Amino acid sequence: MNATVMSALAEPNRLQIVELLRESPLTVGEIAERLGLRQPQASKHLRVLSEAGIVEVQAVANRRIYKLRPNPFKELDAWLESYRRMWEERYDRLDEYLLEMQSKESGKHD
Amino acid sequence: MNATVMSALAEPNRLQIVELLRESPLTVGEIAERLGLRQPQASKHLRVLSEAGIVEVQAVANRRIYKLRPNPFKELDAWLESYRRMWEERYDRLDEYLLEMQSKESGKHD
DNA sequence: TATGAATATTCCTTTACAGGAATATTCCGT
DNA sequence: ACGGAATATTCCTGTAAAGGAATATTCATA
Repeated sequence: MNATVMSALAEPNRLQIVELLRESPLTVGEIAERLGLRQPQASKHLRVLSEAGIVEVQAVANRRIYKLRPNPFKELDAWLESYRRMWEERYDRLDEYLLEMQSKESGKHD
Repeated sequence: MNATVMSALAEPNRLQIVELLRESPLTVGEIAERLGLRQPQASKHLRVLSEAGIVEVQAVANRRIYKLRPNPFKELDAWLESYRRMWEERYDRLDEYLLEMQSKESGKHD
């Protein structure tokens, strides 16, 4: 998994922007308005999201329409795949680990 | 989605810790060793992960065994669900949005 | 071409956070 | 009870990043 994507989503306003864009593509002004942000901050956050590949722009005259890109979400999903067995199996390997540790332990003073 | 979880995973070392714990529960010392971290930094990162609910501890004598908790991952998966149609449908609603904007536009000088 | 709307960028300040070093704490074995 | 191992905590410092305010840029239209 990419820490850059996580980092971009770690900021609450940016996370909200993403959740907003889930509904529909939006203009900078609309995003700022709906989230109660000032326009420059909205632009800055969108820049970060854009550089993380989470969002892409389409210029229409004066305005910039931002929309989500599927890739990071696909990747996140793929990443989660390796964790899925964690809750699908009830087996968490802790007992296994403890036994293993114990056996190393028993050979320590020889 | 919880920004705290994202924030915890945004730090590269912490992300690596999580990926390490995916294999098996581990001791602080083992984590530090495998990732080339100093013990205090490992402890601090584990604290953050713990407060985010990503990880839980089990004390065994001197040692603390850390393991992943399924919940945050379940939640992440559930959160992703709302984005899944984004790449499952090829339809991104941008054209829709443009038409909508255009119709608002046409009624602007009256 | 001058004007205003939409957006991006810059500069500044404040704050959060990561790493380093040192120290405190807890536990086992002797 | 003492010494050492494993872990947690504290203090300090540097740095990155977020918000505010101001300004630059770009575009459509009169």
